[in-house]
Amino acid sequence: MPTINDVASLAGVSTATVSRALNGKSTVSPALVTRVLEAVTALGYQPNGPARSLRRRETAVLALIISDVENWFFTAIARGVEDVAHDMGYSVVLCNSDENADKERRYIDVAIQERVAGVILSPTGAGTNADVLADTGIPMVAVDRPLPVGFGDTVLVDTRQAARMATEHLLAQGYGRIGCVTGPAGVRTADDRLAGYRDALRAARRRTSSTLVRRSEYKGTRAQQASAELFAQTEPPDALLVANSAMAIGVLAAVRELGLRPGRDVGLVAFDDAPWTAVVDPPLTVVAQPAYEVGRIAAQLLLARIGSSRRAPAVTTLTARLLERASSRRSAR
Amino acid sequence: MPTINDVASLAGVSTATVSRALNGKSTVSPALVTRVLEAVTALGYQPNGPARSLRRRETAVLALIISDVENWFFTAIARGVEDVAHDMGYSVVLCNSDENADKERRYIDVAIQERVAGVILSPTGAGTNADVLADTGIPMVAVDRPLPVGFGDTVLVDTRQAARMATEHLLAQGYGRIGCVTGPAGVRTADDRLAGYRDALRAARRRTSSTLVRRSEYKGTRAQQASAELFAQTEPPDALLVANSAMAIGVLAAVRELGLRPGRDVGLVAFDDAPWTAVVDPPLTVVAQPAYEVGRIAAQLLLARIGSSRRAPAVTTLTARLLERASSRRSAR
DNA sequence: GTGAAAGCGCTAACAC
DNA sequence: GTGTTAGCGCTTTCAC
Repeated sequence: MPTINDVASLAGVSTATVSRALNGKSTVSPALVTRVLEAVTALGYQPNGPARSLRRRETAVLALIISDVENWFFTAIARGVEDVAHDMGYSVVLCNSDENADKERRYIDVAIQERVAGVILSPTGAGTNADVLADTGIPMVAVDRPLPVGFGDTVLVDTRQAARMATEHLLAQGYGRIGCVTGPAGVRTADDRLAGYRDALRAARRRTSSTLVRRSEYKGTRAQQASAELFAQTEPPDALLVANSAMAIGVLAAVRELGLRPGRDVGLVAFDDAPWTAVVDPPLTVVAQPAYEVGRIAAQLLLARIGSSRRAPAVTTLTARLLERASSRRSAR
Repeated sequence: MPTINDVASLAGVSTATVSRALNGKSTVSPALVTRVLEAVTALGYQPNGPARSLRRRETAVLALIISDVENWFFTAIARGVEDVAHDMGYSVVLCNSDENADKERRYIDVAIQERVAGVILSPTGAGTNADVLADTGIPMVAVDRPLPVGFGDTVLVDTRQAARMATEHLLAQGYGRIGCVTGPAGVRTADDRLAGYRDALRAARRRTSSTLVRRSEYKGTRAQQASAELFAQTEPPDALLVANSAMAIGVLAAVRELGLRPGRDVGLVAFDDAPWTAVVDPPLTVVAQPAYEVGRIAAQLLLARIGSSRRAPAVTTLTARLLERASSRRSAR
């Protein structure tokens, strides 16, 4: 592969001039610029990224470490991050931590070693590895879940409030025994959604019964099992708040297996407005989190910080909307 | 951030020894290894990736350039790639070309500049940029869609055969006017699925009518519009083969809007066994492509080639399975 | 406006 | 087994 030296000799100039012509930093005479550019295309020259990074002591790459590539919420965030980053000339590398602290740690190490310009992270549980990153001084912003204060900016969705709103909607529809299927203890969103659910019941002076609550991994199969248990009780729930859309698939499978029809026999609300939720029958009522917006804002904050501004870390909280569809409309009974 | 020099002086050895101790290349006395390791942890040393890449003239990074991060088929491939790559000590950076040749070109340039060890690519349309990559000699394997011969290994699914099988299934169920909603002309999978559909009709001595075929972007909204047009005709189709799962969402929306019920009023088969397809009502009959397997095999081929073997490029073709569910069972009528 | 030269942090000959 | 040293390809003073 050709180097800057090859370009320089072909163009009959020094490497310094090639570098300047290519980076538009200092001013170079138009005639030389043309010659350099011709040499570049003639040779098919592509600058060596590692060499450039080494010398400049910085890269134009952002790392986005998300906890589940197959979760629509996170891929929507990824699109938001990408769109902003590309406009600013940054590339985004997507890493899938799979809700696993070891993988997360591994990707954080890679990010540090590659000296990325910044990291956007949806931290896995409590024992996250964000401190390692913070020590390096690489700017970081957390999405979906908070980081210990001081580590960086954070972009959240007010998911507790959203869960409360969703539960209140189910109460308003006349459901009496509302259950909740949420993620593992220690995962902040899972805890918050459960808390919001309890907030609503408490405010409505309903007893919150732990027999109506199940926690499992944020996965369809686990949620299917959890909800099957819930329905197998002598006093089963008549409605369910489901904490993410992968889980919703499992819950729908369990509901179908029991011959129940959402909206008629059981009220259902799930987090995340994944495209498919609108086409199941009946359509699924969802808590629509502004995922793309979360990604955009996170990227903007990160780039601002890379641009050296030394503001104190801030928390941005966006709100979710409830999209009422037929799976929670009691009137469908 | 500490460098190898800091580690060396703290451990009281030369940088060469630190390097050797850390890379386990040549043999270093156990006592020194311990001292080096202690210094490393004391300083929180993380090797500088760009410097290492520059010197070694290689990286342990693979680029995976896919055409749609929100498409389950591609994220499943990504998991397959990742699992294999990680086992072999490689990191995977995921890039979303968005079915856009310019973005694809941009990511290929990034991959070249970063001197990645290899590239896995689902090439966008005909005018793909793979030749640029091929010129550099960076190993490459194509997934889902073929590359001009000689460019690299290719892992495909026999999607034409699968489309034929799916169409034959609809014929066997007694559907008489089977339509097809597929992707844009020039996208190989879209063309192949259409061809397979026609193969089946021809074999059954049915007329293939172009009024029953629609092409659009591989997206839900576009497919919704396309299928609405199809159904608005005086002689609408009584069944549809849909070329991917994003499109299936749009088709289901159109079908619902018309008050039709899949399986009873219209037979439906779609490509890709996305998790949600099993929980719509009625469950969607799908062509299950072995996406994860495609990813695994692609990564294995790529790593083998990075490991210098100079075999001629090969094409691996996997087969898909038809999962018959209620959306195509005429008996449900 | 252009070139010469130093050096980013690391690894791999090459000595010893 | 360990140290010395020469670059990898680039950017960036510093001269002119």
